[in-house]
Amino acid sequence: MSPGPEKQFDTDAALERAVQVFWARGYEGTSMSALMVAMGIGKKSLYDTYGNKRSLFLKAVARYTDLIVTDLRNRLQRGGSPLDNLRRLLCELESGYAKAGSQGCLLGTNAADFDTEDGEVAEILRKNLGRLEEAFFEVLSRADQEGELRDGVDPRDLARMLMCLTQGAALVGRVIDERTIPNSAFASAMALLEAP
Amino acid sequence: MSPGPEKQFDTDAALERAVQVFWARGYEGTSMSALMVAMGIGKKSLYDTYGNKRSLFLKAVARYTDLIVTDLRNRLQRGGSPLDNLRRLLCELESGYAKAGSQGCLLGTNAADFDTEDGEVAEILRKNLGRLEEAFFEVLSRADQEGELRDGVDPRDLARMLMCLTQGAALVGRVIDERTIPNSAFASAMALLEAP
DNA sequence: TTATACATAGACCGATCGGTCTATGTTTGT
DNA sequence: ACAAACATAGACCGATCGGTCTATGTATAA
Repeated sequence: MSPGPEKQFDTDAALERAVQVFWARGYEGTSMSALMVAMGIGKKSLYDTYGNKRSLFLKAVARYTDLIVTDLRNRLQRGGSPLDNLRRLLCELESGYAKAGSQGCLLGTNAADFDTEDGEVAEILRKNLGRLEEAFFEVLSRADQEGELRDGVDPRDLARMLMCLTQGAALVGRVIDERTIPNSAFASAMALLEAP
Repeated sequence: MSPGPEKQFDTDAALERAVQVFWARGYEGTSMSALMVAMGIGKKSLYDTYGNKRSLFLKAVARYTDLIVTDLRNRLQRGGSPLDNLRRLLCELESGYAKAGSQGCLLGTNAADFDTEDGEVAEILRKNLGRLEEAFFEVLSRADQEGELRDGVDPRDLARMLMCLTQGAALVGRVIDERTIPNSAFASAMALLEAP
């Protein structure tokens, strides 16, 4: 913990801008030049502060996931029953993905971008997708305890299904806009898992 | 229809090899050099026969979708009830996506790869994802007619959900292998839509 | 003052990108 | 024999890639 002089730019804010670029364009589609411009810092500062492109990307993934998992948890703990919260969340996600220019999820977009042989990145994306699944699992467990789920369905399995479904909808939303969106996929899923 | 001399290599077989490369590595991750090697033809022949990279990619997408939609339809029309066929298909898809090195679906992978501003490619991917949805819709309609579906669920909505769900599982499967696969996501979906 | 750690701009590197073009066969039909 | 349409290999193009490095300036701490 050497005190030393502090960085002369806001490293968190710059990283957040990097997140936006990777989110919009994916790893391969993002150049270091574009990152420099978006982050508002010079090439030397970029490499000195965040390492190389891959290392910067991994930092961006961590930051992105922290933000969306926190956001997800908050939205799943608003007023109303667990299933009410879930229904509302899915509805909001759906309309977000339906917007023209929707970019999907950084995790999914880059899971597609990286070579499947790249074990290190796969491991990190896997871990972070797991955090999304966990947020779904929590709310489904609460719903189960309150008897809101259909008999015989498993919260863990449902959480996995919802994680996959949201990733798929985020992906499909990249090429489908509000005129053609499968805007009842989530509602359909909700109707299925509710207790009669 | 000028008769003229025929190509001295199998243009279909070469295109099929291009499909494999785009499937494995995505658009940005695929170089023309890699395509030349995989297709076994020279650079000049490649450009003369298929145009530029983008045009070759679009041809590859069309070919890929033709193949998998045909395959999907066949697998949904085997012996047994419509829902039996669907259940079997989802089970097979699931174990395929769970295999280490599973590459997902070319459509989804490249939906993530392309900029959302690229309307032409988005339109083509959208159309071809629609063909997948249509295959699901057909079997779900048949199931509905035979009373196999839960009351009140709509085959169209379910088809959209399954299309999104399979895309998501294909994507997630790229970074999750058989040790950690959400291998009950599909079973869970099936259990939900069956009539009690 | 001096040393240190930061910042900046930008030259420079080798490699690779998508794409064009020249040169040189080779097969085919007339 | 000859022309047309194909094939090949590979030189070449400008642009961009990720990444290094030099030169210069600046704010802070001792």
